[in-house]
Amino acid sequence: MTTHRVEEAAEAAAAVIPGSRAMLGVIARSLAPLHEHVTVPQFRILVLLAESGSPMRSGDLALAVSVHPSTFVRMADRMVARGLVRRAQNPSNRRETLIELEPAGRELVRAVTRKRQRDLRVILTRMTPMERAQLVDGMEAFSRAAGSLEDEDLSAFGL
Amino acid sequence: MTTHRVEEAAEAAAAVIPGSRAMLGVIARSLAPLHEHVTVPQFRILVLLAESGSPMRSGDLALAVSVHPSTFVRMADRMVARGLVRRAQNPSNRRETLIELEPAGRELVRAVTRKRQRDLRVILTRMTPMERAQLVDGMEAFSRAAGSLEDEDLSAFGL
DNA sequence: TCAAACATGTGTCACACTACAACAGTTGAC
DNA sequence: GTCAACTGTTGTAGTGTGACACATGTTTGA
Repeated sequence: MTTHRVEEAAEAAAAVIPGSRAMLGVIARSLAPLHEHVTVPQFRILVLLAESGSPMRSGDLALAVSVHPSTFVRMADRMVARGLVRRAQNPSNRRETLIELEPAGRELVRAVTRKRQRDLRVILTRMTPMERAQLVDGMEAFSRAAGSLEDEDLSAFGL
Repeated sequence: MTTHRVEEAAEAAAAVIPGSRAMLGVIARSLAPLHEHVTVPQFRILVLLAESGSPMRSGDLALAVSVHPSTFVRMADRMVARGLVRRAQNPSNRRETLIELEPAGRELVRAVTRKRQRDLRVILTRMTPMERAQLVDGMEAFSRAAGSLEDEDLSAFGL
């Protein structure tokens, strides 16, 4: 019966909450040491640049983080001042300004990813092989069922 | 061998990433419609008040969200102006100011929780009973292995 | 060639978060 | 009853996000 299935899903949703809370904790803690260096919106930009792998246009970045181009200019100013990114004129189109990761910015993103993976690994090591297998299979199925979500918001977390 | 176990855990950590990303997506989306009404720090306060169930002292709330008492006063001002919380003098100690949830504030927290549970349920319904059972068991084990994390950061998300 | 469209930057304004110092009222202890 | 400790509030100041209107320089197409 579908009604039974729905009920079962509701129970499962409740059962999954503590675990998802723990996972969120891992993410939140990986982000914590970061607040000394950058704000969350600034980190979003660093993650976008790291994902892209190459310099991005100022306007495209503004669009990606959903802010007014003029807002982005000031954000970029601050990030340039902090040595996180660099501005460069596009040689083939001189009205465009390209934003490029500086080593410090790239390192910041990597540090967050590293810490998160490490923390996750520590927790997983404390589980039995069978529990781990269950979690992996369950999470894979969850990921499939969730399908492709909009990445806008979560890319902020560098996951 | 422990080396083998560590390797296995590292693989599992990688395998779990997409699923945790999907879960984070559920959380991020449940928070999205909220930005019209409150800021994230303000929402943290609403969550704390909802969890407590009763009015809280101004200073305690300031401590809980790790801000200077004077900072908290201004935040409370804004939240009172928006009808989210209410100030009340403690009759038994007139130097204390109690902060209390207004219906609008309570409803905001409930709306977020509701949306998150609903979205989670939708995804879980798309999984087979076996997959669901695996996920539930795996997440419970993960939660146990993670132990009690500091709740400070994640309480922001109202989970 | 020259005007329209484009891309970024500036001037200006508003608002939220944050802290520190100083102040005022309240309580509790001596 | 007085004074020190406690609690919240106000004055002041700085930073970051965000937007709108406008200016400047660049490209492109008619």
